[in-house]
Amino acid sequence: MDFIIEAVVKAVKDLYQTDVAADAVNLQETRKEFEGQVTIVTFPFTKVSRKGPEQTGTEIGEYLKANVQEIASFNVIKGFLNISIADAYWLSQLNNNILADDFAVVKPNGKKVMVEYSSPNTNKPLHLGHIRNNLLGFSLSEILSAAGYEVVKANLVNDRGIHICKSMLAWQQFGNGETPQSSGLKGDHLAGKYYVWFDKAYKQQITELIEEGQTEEEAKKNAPLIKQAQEMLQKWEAGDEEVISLWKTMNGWVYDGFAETYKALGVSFDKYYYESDTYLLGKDIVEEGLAKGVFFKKDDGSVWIDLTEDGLDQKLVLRADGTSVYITQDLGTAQLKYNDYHMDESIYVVGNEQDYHFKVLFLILEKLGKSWAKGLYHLSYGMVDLPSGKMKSREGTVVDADDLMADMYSTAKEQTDAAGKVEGLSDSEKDALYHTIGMGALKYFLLKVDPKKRLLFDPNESVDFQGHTGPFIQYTHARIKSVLAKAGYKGVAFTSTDALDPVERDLIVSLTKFPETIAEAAKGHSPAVVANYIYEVAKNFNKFYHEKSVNQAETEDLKQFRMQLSAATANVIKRGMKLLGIQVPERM
RNA sequence: GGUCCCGUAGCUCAGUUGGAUAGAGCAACUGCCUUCUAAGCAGUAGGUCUUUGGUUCGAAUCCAAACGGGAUCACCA
Repeated sequence: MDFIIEAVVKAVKDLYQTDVAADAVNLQETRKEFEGQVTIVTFPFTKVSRKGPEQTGTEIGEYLKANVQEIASFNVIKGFLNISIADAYWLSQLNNNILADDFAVVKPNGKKVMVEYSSPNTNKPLHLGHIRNNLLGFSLSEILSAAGYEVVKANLVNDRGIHICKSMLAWQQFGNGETPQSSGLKGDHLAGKYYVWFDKAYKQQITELIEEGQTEEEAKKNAPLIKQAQEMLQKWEAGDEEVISLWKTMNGWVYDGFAETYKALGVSFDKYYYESDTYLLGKDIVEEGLAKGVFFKKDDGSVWIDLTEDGLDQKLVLRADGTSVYITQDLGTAQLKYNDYHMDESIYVVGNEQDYHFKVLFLILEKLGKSWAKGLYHLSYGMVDLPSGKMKSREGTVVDADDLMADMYSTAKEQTDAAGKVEGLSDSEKDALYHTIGMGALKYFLLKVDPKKRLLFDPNESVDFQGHTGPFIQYTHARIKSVLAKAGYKGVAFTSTDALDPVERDLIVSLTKFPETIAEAAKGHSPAVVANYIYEVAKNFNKFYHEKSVNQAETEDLKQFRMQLSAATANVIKRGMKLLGIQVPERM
């Protein structure tokens, strides 16, 4: 639409002898109730025209109509100049742009970006919150890739620490040698079972100690189980063979479990980092910071940074005993990642409960003078809440990822079978279809809302399959494929028609917005932008479909045109959904 | 208490750098399947955009305050 902006600038210059900046021209979509596709707000020009908004609009409109070929007509309502662009323009958009092989294909921009997401703890299975994280990270990676970036998907696995030892200890004491094979339990669920077990037994010990007269604080420190877990952690750090062996075994189970969940989710990674490898990193950065005077040492030997001038607090970066804290590792890992890939941008997909941590982390790296610090970005997403409040693993109020996906599958199966549309499909085809639809519903449900906002999930209300949903869009795609099959669509050919019907024009207009939507989603780090756009496309198609027949088109030319338009729509839907990590079926 | 985020229809959400009578979906109510897939289409009803003040031609959008909700302020990760 740049040509309209340029024309308006020229119009103002010729009519009122005044130069206006291109970005002062306010273009927006014309509202449905008025005629036209593009609207210019004329209030800003009344100052230079010294006339009322209506007269100014009329003058600019007449100028545009006389001087710009693509502008067919206009109307002015109050301060709004509504412009109708000639059908020929939209048709050429379809033929030369939308149907082209390279439509919305962006050339590599030469920039590399790392997206770190998922980053699970290996002591318990994934839950709904992790699903949101995984889907966001994967989708954002797809979007950035489509926007021209070279993307590295990274997973920083939290595979060590006291919480891992808790599961290990509980298994050692109560497990009786249980394995995924012996129990039929998925590995991550097995580990999670013992994690919960530990917590229960630990709480029991605390209660007993309190009854014996200890304060709660004392009891928490003195409970035998927590002491044993701490001992185990020390042994782990010392490389104790028995502990390391158990650790490897249990983590192995968990990884097998995660692999299954990741596969079902359809996410993948290019690079795994393990905290067992990185937890000691960062100490050299602490040295660097001390040398540069960015950090300072307290009398007890602990190292700190003072961020009070930046409105934050003093922050510990190294304990007095020389051991790392969370942020020490993250400083080191950030450097490691940069050394490995030299990326221009690095995105952390992490919940908004860690906003403060990342603010501090990025600020420290900036103060250390890291040239790459300005490319760091925290994609801070909102928590997934249940009607009862926040999910808590230890209290069992979580929606388990595997359970939820299984539920989605069976709901999809019910709905699909009830609709009676799977006749003739083999069992494996049906299975794939149920999975596609179930996951489509779940993924779309989670991705359509702005990542920054918290999200409410009610386990008692099933995820919708109607309306503004994944299955609605998938259905639209399948419908198009069905129409094209019946119409005998053969592929791309140049199409023409005399005049566009509004429903056809609206559909073309929405398709032209695909490239800018990808750019906007990439810039805003928001899959929701894509999700809402694809919904608009699907809605426009269904409206078109309802009003105009492809097969029964009045002329052969018109039929060709409508087939092309339908095929182009299916293509945009398919590619747009792919950016969300959602597959679309050929029939459903 | 300090800092940060959020508040749009009964519910779940859109709403670009300020622009027209604030839009969808679900739920409710009406129509439309002998015509390309009704997981669809069309329609009715539902709003003091939390409140108050400010900025201006014009505010859901920007600023300030209040109220309400959430997060965080660990030598946990």
